[in-house]
Amino acid sequence: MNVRSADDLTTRARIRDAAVLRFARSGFGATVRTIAADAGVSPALVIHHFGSKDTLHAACDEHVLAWIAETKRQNMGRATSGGLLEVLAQQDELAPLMGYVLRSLQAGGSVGKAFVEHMIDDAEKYTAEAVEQGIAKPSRDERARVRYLVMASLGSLLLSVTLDPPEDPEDVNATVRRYTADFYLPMLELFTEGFLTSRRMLDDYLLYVGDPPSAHRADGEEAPSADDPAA
Amino acid sequence: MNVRSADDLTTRARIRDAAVLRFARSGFGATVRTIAADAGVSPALVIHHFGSKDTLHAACDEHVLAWIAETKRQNMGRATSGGLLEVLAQQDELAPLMGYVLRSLQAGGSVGKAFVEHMIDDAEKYTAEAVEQGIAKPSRDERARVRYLVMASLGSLLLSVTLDPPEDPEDVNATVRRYTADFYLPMLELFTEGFLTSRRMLDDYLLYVGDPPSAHRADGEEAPSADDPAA
DNA sequence: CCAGCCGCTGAACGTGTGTTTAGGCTTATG
DNA sequence: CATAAGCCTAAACACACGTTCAGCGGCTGG
Repeated sequence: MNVRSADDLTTRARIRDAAVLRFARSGFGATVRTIAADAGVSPALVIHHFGSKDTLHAACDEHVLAWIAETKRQNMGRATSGGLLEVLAQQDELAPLMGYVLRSLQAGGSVGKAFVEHMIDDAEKYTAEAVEQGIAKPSRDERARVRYLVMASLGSLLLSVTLDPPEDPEDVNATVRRYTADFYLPMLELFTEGFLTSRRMLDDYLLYVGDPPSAHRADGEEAPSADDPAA
Repeated sequence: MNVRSADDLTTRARIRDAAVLRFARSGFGATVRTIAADAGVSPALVIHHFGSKDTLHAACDEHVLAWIAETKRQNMGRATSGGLLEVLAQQDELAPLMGYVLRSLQAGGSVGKAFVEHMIDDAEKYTAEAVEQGIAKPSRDERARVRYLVMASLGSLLLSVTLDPPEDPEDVNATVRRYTADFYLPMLELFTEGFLTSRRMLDDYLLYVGDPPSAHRADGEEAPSADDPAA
């Protein structure tokens, strides 16, 4: 009998790791042949171990997801909403996996989705603490704010990577660093000073929609008729 | 002689339009055969008119780019940084083209790049006006702020679309509407009230980097030395 | 020492792709 | 009416892909 699920130090694991790396580097359109070459095996062996390319993809997803959970557990509390990304990409060894996450975000894969949800959950917790400690201002809709902040951070990072990808696709590190260098000041500025001088737009909008603290899922219907919120 | 470049009301134009629509709907991996079927012609004719799929793609890019320029010219001044997207997606006829832009953003194509640059340029102008009129607060680095705001807006929208795409891929309208409904309040809140209660993080950062108004490309100068008013 | 098994491979298959080729149909022109 | 030219198509080609298949080789158990 050989190892099957628990501890794989085997060729199967080597193939999976090569696939993660290759997917991160070249996207999910990467060829089975390429992955096999990376792992130093024949294409047939890849299929023999995983059954199909889709199954391999799923295995990679699962693996990266597990890695995310692990990293989260280790760095509990060290990362803040905005800082998590840097923590993740800081260690060079973890950079490829971060690249994989970005690819999944780009492709709308399950890993990307789960990653966003994780980040939102974490950020919600940290933000609540920050509000409690008087560091952050309270929001009319904490969940919505956190969702927005995470989506904006992740989205702008993703867009940066997509629009001018690093020469060495493996070096997500450099990209995140550049992203931080470019956007940290305006982000901080916006976070401490805001952007608008008057409250008019906000008050008008609140008046218009009726100021509900939350119009999200998880509570029944009667959403404030989302016809044309902009005017 | 037939028309070649100036006025195409011809089959060639029909193919191009079908391609734009299909690319927007299914991404740039869409088949030549599918595009041909959409246009009601044979696959061979597509190649006959455009030479190759890549050339067709380029023609679509060019066409959409021209459309963007046109729309910009028509809606000069009506759109603000945040509102431009809605203006673009508002008209149902333009929605497909907006979908094309999103696809190009997702794939890192030239149209996406150009679109972002256009939006940044516009936003910079509108922001400058807003600052001048006292509506918006001035920034330590206007260009960086505008870049950040545009990247965050576009990125979060792109991420929204990618993570849970609309059932009908053609209906970018609905997506943008949902995006607005979800994020308008937290965005407005952040823009008017900020997020942090104290200036410490910002001041610390400014102290750390030496408070240059701009450490970007395009100026090789050094910033007015690091004695900043904050402390 | 032998038998059997298991990891593994080279070569092939089937499919879907972009593209090419040869020719048909319609239309304008002498 | 005959001829030539353009728009267009069916069929095929070349290639890359995921996947299958038959079999090799070294290891282990008896």
